[in-house]
Amino acid sequence: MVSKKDSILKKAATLFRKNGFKASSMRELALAMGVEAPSLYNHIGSKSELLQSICAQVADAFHNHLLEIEASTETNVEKLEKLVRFHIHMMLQSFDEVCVSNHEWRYLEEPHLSNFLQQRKSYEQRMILLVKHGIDENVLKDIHPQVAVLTILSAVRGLEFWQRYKKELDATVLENNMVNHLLTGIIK
Amino acid sequence: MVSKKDSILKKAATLFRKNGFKASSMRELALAMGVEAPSLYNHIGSKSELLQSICAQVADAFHNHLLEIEASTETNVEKLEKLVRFHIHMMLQSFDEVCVSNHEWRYLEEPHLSNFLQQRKSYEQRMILLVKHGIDENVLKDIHPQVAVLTILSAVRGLEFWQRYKKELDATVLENNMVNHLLTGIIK
DNA sequence: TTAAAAAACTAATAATCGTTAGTTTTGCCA
DNA sequence: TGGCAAAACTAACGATTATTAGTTTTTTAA
Repeated sequence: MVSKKDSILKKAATLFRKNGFKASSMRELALAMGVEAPSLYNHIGSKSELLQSICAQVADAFHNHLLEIEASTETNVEKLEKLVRFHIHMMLQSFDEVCVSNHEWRYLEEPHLSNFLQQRKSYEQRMILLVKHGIDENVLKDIHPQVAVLTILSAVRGLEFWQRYKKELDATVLENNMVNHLLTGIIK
Repeated sequence: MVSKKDSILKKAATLFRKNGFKASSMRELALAMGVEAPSLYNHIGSKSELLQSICAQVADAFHNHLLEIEASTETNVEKLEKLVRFHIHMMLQSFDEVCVSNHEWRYLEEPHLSNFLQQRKSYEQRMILLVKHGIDENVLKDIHPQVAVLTILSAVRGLEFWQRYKKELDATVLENNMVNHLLTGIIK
């Protein structure tokens, strides 16, 4: 059974994605819940607590998946590929939450802002390590690991625009094409 | 000589990038200008007019460059490469403005919002055409053009994060690595 | 059925927002 | 130097914000 708090969180994620955190009012959120604004406070602490919950939930999901990947015995290229595919899956099943986390994190209050940034930095650093190992094993080109990770993460982040093409663009086609592009390029 | 309006626009771009459009107040902008808030209105029409000017300026720059590219006699791959490099240069010389245009466009008022979205769509469509021609000429792999353009545009969009590494990461290195990554991949 | 707890409501708070009105100061040109 | 326009100022407007207080309704459990 889904708690009232959880359904508020879901509606908040949708609202924050559509209008942005600052431009979303508690009255709008209440309207979406079919309730008056002050009633929300029987279930939640504050507006910024909503944002914090959403961002933390997304960050935890990515963090846990990275732990799984690191513990596996796959090759580093396979690990990178799994990572990209996971980003795509997350965007599919938690679209609103991932978008909010990507765009609205700057409105987090301390200490959650610092926590979030540190988690993100750690995630990047560990992805860079994967790329470095791939280079050492001579399976990746002699590229700049930092730039490669920046490129990959930015590309998958852009999946948010994919909903614009949702009807014309199959998810599996998108996934496979993007993975191939980011790993093997597009030039023949 | 730079007009007062232009210097307000520049400060506004910096403020909007740092705090977001909705979270930026005219009083903050006035403070940055060393003036009281109502004084701004001797030079500008409204807050949303500032956003509109910034977004239009960026959109025009990209549009004009695309026209140049299309008129040139280079190969389609060269054109794609030039496009990527131009995005990087724009991010270098108009960092605040490009970031604001990328993030805050949704707060544009009609009819500017519709104009902006249509311009962006047109830009994407014409980039897709470049990719299609590359495929027809058998110089690009048999990829999904829409996904390739989405991947490329998203990746260059992510250059905004690059300022975090500005000290440790040379611009030319970044540019060449990203271009190679997006065109030829990273796997050996 | 009744008491207690949960969750809704109305009313109102203080703060902040973009912007306007009206006035004073500043800077330039004849 | 006098006059005019540009641009600054103060004060204030109405609207909207997140949130609190206090009260009433609804649900739960014994």
